[in-house]
Amino acid sequence: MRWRRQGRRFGVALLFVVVGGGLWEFQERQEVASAVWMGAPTWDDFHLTTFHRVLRNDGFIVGWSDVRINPLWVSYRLQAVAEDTRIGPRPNFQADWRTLWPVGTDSYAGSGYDRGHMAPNYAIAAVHGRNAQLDTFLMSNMSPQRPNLNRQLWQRLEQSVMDHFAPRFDYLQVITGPIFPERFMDNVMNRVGLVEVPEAFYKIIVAPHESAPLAIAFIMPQDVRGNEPLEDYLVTIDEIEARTGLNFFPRLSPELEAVLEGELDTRGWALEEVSRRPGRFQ
DNA sequence: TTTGATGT
Repeated sequence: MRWRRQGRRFGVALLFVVVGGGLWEFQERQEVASAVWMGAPTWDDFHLTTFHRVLRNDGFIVGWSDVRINPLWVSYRLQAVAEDTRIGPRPNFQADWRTLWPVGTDSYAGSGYDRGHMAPNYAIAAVHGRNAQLDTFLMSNMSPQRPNLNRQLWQRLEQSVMDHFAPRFDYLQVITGPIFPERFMDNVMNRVGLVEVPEAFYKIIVAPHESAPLAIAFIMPQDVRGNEPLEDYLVTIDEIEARTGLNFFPRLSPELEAVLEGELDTRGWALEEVSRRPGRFQ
């Protein structure tokens, strides 16, 4: 009698966990899908190197790889802010316990690589606030970048996104992340601490519009001087998909996808106005 | 009036 009652209690508890857990998982997926225009990046076939899990932060989400020990993609939305917007002081870097691997704030020290933000400090702070800014300093938002890239060419791109592109549209959907050599084994030992070193970085910027969304995308390699024109690094989204194995904007119709991801079209962005603008830090 | 970091 006693055992039977306990068994029933256990059954109810198990049912609660299964149904509740399933609901939670469903809601989580819905929420992540709705946080990214046309759906979070995914991959078509199973590969060790494209497998990732999603970390949700204030103001941006991260597709984290426990194999590369890198964010494979970071997604966020931006809109123009008032010119006199001030952000909080630059926070300290922080370890992120969710990564499981111990990526400490000192793990890039002496390596010759910067702790390069994927979701950028300034833009996220200006648009999404102080707590979001603190989250951009999590080590799960970092990837090793050469100083000339991080402090110059990449900085110029990020500044152009926020100051030049965002005011031209209602809002922007940005997805950014690292690119690794084609063969995993060729680069598997190329690490700072546990973190695999990428050969390049991509950034996709979309101005969502009902019928005619616009997109530009870039791939920038580690070994730049820093003062090159941004336009030298323009690519199609298809090229980024080929190099990363990811599928961006999976909910796009095939017709729209063919145009938006396959064609290199910079009309509407006035890229030439910022392409050669000098960096803030020399 | 700094939106990027490192190392001392």
